[in-house]
Amino acid sequence: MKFAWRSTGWKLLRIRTAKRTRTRGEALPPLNEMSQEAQMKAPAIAIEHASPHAGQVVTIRGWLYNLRESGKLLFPIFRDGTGVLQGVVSLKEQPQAFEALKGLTQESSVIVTGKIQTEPRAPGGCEMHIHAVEVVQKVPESSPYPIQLKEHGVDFLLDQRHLWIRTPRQAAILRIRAEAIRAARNFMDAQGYTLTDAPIFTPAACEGTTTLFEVNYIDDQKAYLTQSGQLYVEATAAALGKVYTFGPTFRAEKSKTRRHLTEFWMLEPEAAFAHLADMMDLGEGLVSAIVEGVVKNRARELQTLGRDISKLEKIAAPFPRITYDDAVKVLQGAGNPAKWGDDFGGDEETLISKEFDKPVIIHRYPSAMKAFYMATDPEWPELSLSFDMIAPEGFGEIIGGGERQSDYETLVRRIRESNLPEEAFQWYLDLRRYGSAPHAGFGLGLERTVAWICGTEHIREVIPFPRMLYRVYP
RNA sequence: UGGGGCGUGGUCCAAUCGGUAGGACACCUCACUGUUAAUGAGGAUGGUGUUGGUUCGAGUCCAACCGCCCCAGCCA
Repeated sequence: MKFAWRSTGWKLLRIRTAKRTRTRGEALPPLNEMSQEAQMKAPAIAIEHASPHAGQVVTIRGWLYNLRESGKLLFPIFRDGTGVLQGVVSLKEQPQAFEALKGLTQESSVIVTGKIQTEPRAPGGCEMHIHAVEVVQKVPESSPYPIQLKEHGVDFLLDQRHLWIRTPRQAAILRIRAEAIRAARNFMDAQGYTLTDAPIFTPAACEGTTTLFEVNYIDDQKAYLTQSGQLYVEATAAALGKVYTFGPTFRAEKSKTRRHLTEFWMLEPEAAFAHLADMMDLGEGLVSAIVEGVVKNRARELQTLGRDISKLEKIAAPFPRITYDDAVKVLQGAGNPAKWGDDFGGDEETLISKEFDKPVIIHRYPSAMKAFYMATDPEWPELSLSFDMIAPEGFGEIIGGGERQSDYETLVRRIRESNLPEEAFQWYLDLRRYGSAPHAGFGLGLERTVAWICGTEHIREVIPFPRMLYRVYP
């Protein structure tokens, strides 16, 4: 199979080469049959695994990241998505490979074969002595690759997001995101939670109605993009016990801060017969597992980002916990004008999280500032059995959750008070009609968590294609 | 939505008091056998967000609009 794919590749290549030569009127580059044979024998490897192959002839398939010239020596740098590798080729020793690479444009796709050698002068400690080069597609000089190895503005880079993700920094972030997801799911599965997917089309809001994306469903019926899988995961929790959902959620919030996207991913656990304390335990275990997984398996990427890993290594349960009531006192003691009953903004969160080098859990917020489905604290009825987790270093709230209202009458009253369409919530009220039980859960914002772990200033870098207020391209 | 800031070649930036719109990168050519976003020399392309106003003269001053960035509210 592999061989067949490669020979098709060769055919394509010859056709392209011939075509280009005709139109551009250049001399046909001599085909190096020996090199092709050598290439087909050399194992294709990923750049991240290059150094153990020192002394061996291997093939790399990727793109030309940069090309430095020094007389009759060329120093191309290749990237293949797993890393970058410097090559070296001299005119004297490998004239055909030299000619193929000389003047080659940035991001042209190539298949190169050569010997890996340790080399202290090369970035990364090893380099490839190139024997053969096949240019799969040359980026035309008339329209060069738009992203340079220089500084660019944010707006330009976001317009070029489909290309921007090729840069080593962005690729490292996306790989860390993937590791965070894997670590999170492994942890949840190991805790006995079952993944149950929530729908994306929903009949009604579960957060505020002002941030709903309305869509035209079939036959002019109205539907909305989900703001949270929470309500559905409450239903599956009553069916399966311990469950979680992981998927995209949508909020048409008119907020243009570095912590907001209109489309973001949430992991939302829910457990029947669980209480607030269980979820605080689960939340700190989950976040610890995510950080641990990234530090363990993506240390190289964190290094690419220049992230201070020692800060991440300190992240392990238990996390500091503070009640809302005490948090207000802490703020007031620090001279902040916060009053009991105020919600905390970014400044307040930063102030509290600065006291610790781990995420902080703030619990038992006043009910008035939480969603209609939150349970009230029997010991202090003005409070809800809710909690938020604030990331360190000012990255904001990464978890929000708590115990749910399990009483039918109270829930109906709160739906009415929130001006929500009662008829759309009948299925949800059924959960309180048929075997209602205490249950609790939370939502973890993936992008905020990854932004904190990566240390990126803006959340838009940690999702492949960010959707923000006024940006849906590319 | 409110407050603040910014719009100049493909990109990143200069332009003094309102007085000839410039250079760096990118692209091309040449030189260079160890480059590290290579360097040096040369070449071609290409620009003041839009509309109106003030003025002998506007990138610069004024107004409106458009776009972007940051902060706040809200949230994950």
